Amino acid sequence: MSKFCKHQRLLKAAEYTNVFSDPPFRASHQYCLILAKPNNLEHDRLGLVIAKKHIRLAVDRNRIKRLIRESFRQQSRNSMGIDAIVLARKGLGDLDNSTVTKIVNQQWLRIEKKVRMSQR
RNA sequence: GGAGUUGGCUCGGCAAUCGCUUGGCGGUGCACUUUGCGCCGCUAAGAGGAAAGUCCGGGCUCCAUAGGGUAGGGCGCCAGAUAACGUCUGGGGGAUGCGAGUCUACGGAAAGUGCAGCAGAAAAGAAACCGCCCGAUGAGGUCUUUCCUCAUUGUGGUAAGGGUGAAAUGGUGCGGUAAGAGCGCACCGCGCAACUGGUAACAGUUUGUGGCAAGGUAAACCCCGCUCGGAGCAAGAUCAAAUAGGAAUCCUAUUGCUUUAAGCAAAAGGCGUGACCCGCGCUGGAUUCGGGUAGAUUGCUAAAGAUAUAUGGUGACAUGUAUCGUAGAUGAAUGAUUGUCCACGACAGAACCCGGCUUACAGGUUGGCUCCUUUA
Repeated sequence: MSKFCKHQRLLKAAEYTNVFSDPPFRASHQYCLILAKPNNLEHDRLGLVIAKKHIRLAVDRNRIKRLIRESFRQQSRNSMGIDAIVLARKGLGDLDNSTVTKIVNQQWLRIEKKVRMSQR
């Protein structure tokens, strides 16, 4: 099983704006949006944008973050070398754990497919 | 047993696998001067009663001078607790409940100003709509004066009765009167003073006194008393790329002008653009100081601390002794999956730290007290 260390996260505002400006890969869903960009590193990196506007309670925000991180950790065995940002949309906080995990896993697969296509 | 009331405690448990943050110990890689930055393993710890709202109070920090006054804000029965409070404890008054209890923004309306819809005659130094009484005039009844009835009228009297209202200038009774009225008296109520009890708020089967003057509203202005400097950990401190404009020292070059120093002017040179030239743009050089942005470190958890116990106090609490050492993230840790048990898990996530208040909330557990019923 993979770990999830500090260098596997986006830590600085500059890194976030880098991904936000012209991301080549995106996967959109009713409840979330994933943006991704190659980072020229061996490993992937994850950033989260969970707006208070979309998920009101701090408890729900924490829960969603943990679920997304867990999902990222489990799928990062096959590394692609990208920086990914997951944005939560309205209503994600109302879903239960298994549904959220399912949705996020699906989106990872779509991103992975797009990245593999472009690398060919 | 039922109904109620009021405190305390608790916030799914267990197991397996995989992870996260911080501390400790050990090993190891890189740079290597202390040491710093990583990696691996073991081990310990890791959200709440409200972490929430940000409504009060305090510590801490900086700005600052805050002493006095004004303005403005806050508080407001009394006494105490406390670092402090708008909190808490005990007591008093009022409201409410059979009761245990619960609620209470509870200073001043005989300093001034203001306000009061609708209804009502009248809403504040009173007022006469109906009614009652009196006088005058007219009509009728009656044999006539008297008396009775009705109508009109009065710079008339009257606050007993009716009706309005949340509220109408004490209540009941007797006397009194043309009718009435604290007009007089008795009792009740009220004000003031004394006395007694209490630290006080306040209380009284106490005494004296006043015929009663003083309607409501101060979460209306206001008055009185007490009290308050401002901003906040994105506070602040340290290190520090970049950049703007600075300071000091040292070094240096061609020509012209002026007496050296040095200054001024021009050219050359240098830098950028570019393969190079022309051209164009900028322009003494170096070092140090200073500056402080991004970023990093710190502030950052040992604290008005927790538990136990003794003593003092009705109590909030205080003092002593013993033991413990209890989250510290920063794009932000405390989780996921599976199994299993049951009551099937509510409200909800630390962000400098404490004391409170308020709001949200499924349950479980336990103590005190009250009322009803049954049995003895």
